Amino acid sequence: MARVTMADVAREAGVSTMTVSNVLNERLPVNEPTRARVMAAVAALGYEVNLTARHLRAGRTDTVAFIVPSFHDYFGEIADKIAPLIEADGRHLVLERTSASPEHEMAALSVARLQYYDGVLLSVAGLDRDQLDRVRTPKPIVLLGERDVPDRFNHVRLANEEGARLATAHMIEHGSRRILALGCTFDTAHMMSSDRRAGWERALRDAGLDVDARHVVPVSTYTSAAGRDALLDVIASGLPFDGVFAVTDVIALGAIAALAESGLRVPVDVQLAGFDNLDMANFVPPGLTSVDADHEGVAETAVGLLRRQMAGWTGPAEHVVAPVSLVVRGSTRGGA
Amino acid sequence: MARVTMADVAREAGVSTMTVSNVLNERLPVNEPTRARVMAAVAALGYEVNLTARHLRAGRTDTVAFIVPSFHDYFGEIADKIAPLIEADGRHLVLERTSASPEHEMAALSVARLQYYDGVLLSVAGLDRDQLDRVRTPKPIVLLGERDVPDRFNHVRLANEEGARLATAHMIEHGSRRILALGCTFDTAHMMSSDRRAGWERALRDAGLDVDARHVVPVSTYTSAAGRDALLDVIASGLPFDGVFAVTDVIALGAIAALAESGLRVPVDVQLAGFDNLDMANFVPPGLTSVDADHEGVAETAVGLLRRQMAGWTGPAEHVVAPVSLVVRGSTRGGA
DNA sequence: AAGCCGCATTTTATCGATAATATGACGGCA
DNA sequence: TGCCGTCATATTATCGATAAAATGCGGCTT
Repeated sequence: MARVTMADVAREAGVSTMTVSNVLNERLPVNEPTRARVMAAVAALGYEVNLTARHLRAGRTDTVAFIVPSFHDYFGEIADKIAPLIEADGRHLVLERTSASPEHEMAALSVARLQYYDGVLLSVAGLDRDQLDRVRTPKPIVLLGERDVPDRFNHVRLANEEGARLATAHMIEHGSRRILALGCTFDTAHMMSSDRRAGWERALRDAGLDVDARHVVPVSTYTSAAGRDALLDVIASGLPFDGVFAVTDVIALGAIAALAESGLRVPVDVQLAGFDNLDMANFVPPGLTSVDADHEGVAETAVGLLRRQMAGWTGPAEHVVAPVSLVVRGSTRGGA
Repeated sequence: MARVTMADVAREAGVSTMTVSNVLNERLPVNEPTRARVMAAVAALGYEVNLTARHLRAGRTDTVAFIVPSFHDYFGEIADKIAPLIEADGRHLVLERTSASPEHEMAALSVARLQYYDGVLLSVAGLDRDQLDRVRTPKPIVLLGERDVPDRFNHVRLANEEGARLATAHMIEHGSRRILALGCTFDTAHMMSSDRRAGWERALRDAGLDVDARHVVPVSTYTSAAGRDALLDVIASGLPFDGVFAVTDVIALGAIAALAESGLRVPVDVQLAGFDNLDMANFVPPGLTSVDADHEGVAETAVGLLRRQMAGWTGPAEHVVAPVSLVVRGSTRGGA
């Protein structure tokens, strides 16, 4: 089971290892008869290059990492969009996960691990600005996600506030007056949900409605189960409401379950809108109105920024806010 | 930006590189004063080990790959179960995807790429038995998935036929007589859907019902959209049915959409059951009855087999069939 | 006092490839 | 005939770490 090395191929073909290397990498020209002998030896021995050795010497892995909090849902969908873009450049995408804990995220960012990659896309979930500021890596890196990040990093995030405003305004326009912000929070440390709360709030103010703090309903985790439980608690408390803006589609799905269990009809009794426009939003009856985060566009932007850095660009970092739009479906009254 | 190497640390601490290595890896004992100087130098210079160099020399990466057809849904959920098990051994999990095409899968399996990992979990989607037989890798590897594989590979798959039988029998028991097999096929090359069709068929025969080939409804891809379209076609054709066994939950979700659009009530007019018991099955009203594939158990079994190989075991490969069970929810009439 | 042992540390060789440089053969030209 | 340039191929040095063997030194035995 001893691995076949370039030296074995060289011996078999009666040439030096450099000639083998030159044949395989087409760096220096090699005469046709020699090349043929080398190729024959490669085939006969079943030689394959040792990528680790190449990396150590040549400093290139042709591999890009996408580091995510979890492999689930949103990140899985984004990753499937990113992969073909990376592969189009002849590189390879791998996913790592951080469990959304700051320690894991720091570990994934340790310079040691980053060395395996030519570039890194990092979906920031657990790290705050100060922690990120401590990350000193010479590798090309692009951050994704709804946190505040140091200026020196390239960063792509969504128009969170605008998305939430759109969704909420749409429900107001179609008659809702007491709209819950499910999964939102006043805690500014968690930017995604506080930005989205801000958008919800702005829509209410724009419409001249007042903002009731009881309508901001936090969740324990960003899961459907937590969303359902939180909404069931609200229903049990008797607090009246006629609309729900869920901070993500995953939480909106939990809300759908809670409303169905409680006999509240969507959209007749309660309108509902989510955020992310996951694939399932199309199919869960009556169709989930959702803010479309344009995964495809986010993926292209992020990969574009990364590609530029990998090509040697060293200009100032960019901070892109990806536009959002509202996809209206049956869970709100504007739908067909 | 020149990287700090072990030699830099050694110079700073006034020792040899081997002493630095011994301090960091705790291989040979080092006197306390020396160790302290080394640690101080490491901290002062911000040294981090070069994992590529370590790999080349020591032949170990402490990394395991899970190679999947896509990052979506089922695979994302499984991966989230596998990751902690790998991490428990002090190793690291990364995901690669193959796009379910045989070429990509072969590329991911090329010995070259496998060298990056200490072990590989491969979810077989595109490769048939012959192609797999050509894969000659010295690395520990465990296959997952519903295909037929060569004996020499460790393999974990689900009790597909039994799961389909359970789901179908359950719907028969609660009154369905014409049950579609949505996403199933007679094509034996695709073992997952033909095995599940066999289970559906057996349940029908066990109940003394006859098997109507028109009830086997193929889908173009394993997506919700394809499931919905296929079922809408059936409905439009006028073929009567009162139950749907969907080959996966993702397809079942498409079926839910199609039924809702067509004004058919679940479970009153049509009962519906899926396969995989994805998280969303809990939340989509009225709750999706589904065959639970025991992700947790599958993950543990697969990682156990892999761990054994990585520890040096060379005994015969095992072929494990993971048991399944039916989780009854509101989409069938046995539910609460 | 010579010899031996255990311990801490250093030296040497190596993993497998490749960049940079060197060699050598051959043809052209004066 | 002798010198030079060109092209193909070979040598050498190196990437950064680590396994294995070597060194050196104080203490203990007899």
